[in-house]
Amino acid sequence: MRAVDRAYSLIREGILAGRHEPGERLGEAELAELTETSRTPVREALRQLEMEGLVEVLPHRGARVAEWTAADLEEIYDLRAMLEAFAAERAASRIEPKDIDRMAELCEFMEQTARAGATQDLDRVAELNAEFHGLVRAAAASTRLVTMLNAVVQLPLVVRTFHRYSPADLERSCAHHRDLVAALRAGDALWAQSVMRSHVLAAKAVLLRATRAQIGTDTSEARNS
Amino acid sequence: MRAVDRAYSLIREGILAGRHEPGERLGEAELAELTETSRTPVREALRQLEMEGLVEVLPHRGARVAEWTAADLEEIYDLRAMLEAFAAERAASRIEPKDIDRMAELCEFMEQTARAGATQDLDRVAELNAEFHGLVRAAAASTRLVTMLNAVVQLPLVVRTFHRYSPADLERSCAHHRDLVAALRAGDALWAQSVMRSHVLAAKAVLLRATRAQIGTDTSEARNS
DNA sequence: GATAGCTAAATTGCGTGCAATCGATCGAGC
DNA sequence: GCTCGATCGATTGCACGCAATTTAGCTATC
Repeated sequence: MRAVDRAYSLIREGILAGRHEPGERLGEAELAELTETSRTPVREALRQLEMEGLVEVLPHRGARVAEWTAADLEEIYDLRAMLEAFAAERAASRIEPKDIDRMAELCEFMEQTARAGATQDLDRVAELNAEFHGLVRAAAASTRLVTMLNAVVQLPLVVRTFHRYSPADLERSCAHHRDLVAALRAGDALWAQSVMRSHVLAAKAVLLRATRAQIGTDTSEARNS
Repeated sequence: MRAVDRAYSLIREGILAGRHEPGERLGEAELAELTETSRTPVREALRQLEMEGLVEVLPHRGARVAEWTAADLEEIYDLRAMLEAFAAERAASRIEPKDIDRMAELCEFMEQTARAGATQDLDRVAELNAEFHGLVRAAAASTRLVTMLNAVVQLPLVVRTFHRYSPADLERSCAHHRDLVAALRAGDALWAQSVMRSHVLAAKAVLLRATRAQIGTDTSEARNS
């Protein structure tokens, strides 16, 4: 495997997993040591991550992990709602029955894994959810669309979003998934598009509620300190 | 100015202007000479262009200018229709009167410059058109959206698109622009969104008609040779 | 005590050299 | 004559080193 790819993946993963916090400085030498390569591949990886919007590079000043404001988040979710809806619309006329079956199966698994109790595993739910949405995107058969979606989905705050869901939120999310499966099985593009849009906008509402609460505690903490 | 930026701009410009044809091989040494730098900044620039989708780089095999099929073009214009519509929707509630005035002014200029005759200048029309659409995007106030739009607008085939327009097409395009100005002045997001979507889908129809004709001649030429 | 200027350390920008890999040409075997 | 394999040339991948720039710390002056 090429050193550039290794560096790119490792740094990216580190940001998404929250190992590098937003605003954190990313020194080239430091990253070179972390990825066990030299600065050359690290610099190329940083350029890619810059185009992806995950890091910010200032001339002669180095790279930092990008930061997102509440306004950014709202903007991002609106974009995502539109893009995912478009993907669902295209998928409706292209997806194959076996993929719909798999999506239905994923619904089952998610409902089991999301149910409150000892067997609940939100990280597993996130994985299943990723596969579910991945199938829709794959069926949309548009590489550019997938690229764009990655830019608004693969963000630190979005990736770990299920931990902010209440039991009712989770249940609702699963219900949306069921609706989407039905819409796709019917081959109804308008229906699929509408369900997907609602689904993402519901997720936006949950996230904004959660972050507003967080910001609330943050500011109070700031006042206390 | 940094060598990376110079290399990036030059290569990008070269592709958009058609100086590098789709599918053409882009050797690092060759580009280094062209941009008057070394291979290091060229490699970084190529990584950026790869993320943008303008070039394709294969490991150990170098970079090529990306190629677009008719299916890609259709996909790209559908994406663009959605993204530009979304931008117009957001712009409707954010754009300032002076920018709307400027857009109206640009409509005037475009109508004059597009009119058939000795004063017609399609490159100038393209410039004015770019500024017109740029104002909408700027008013949308979403950096991510702008990035995504660039990915589907800044393509060789799209940039020089006005040369494929018939006088009737040009007239219709200008009429759409007038409609959009009216919608924005009314602050009507739904209207603005609808006009913009129609506008882009009309452009798509023109381009597909033109390229289908072109492909027709291309294949006949291929048969003859 | 605050600010402006200066110096030095750290970091980025980029050119260069060498090893690894790919493709093309040539030759051997069927 | 055709296919398969090997060698050579060309190109990419990567590490390293030096120059350029920034920033932090220090000193001197107001």
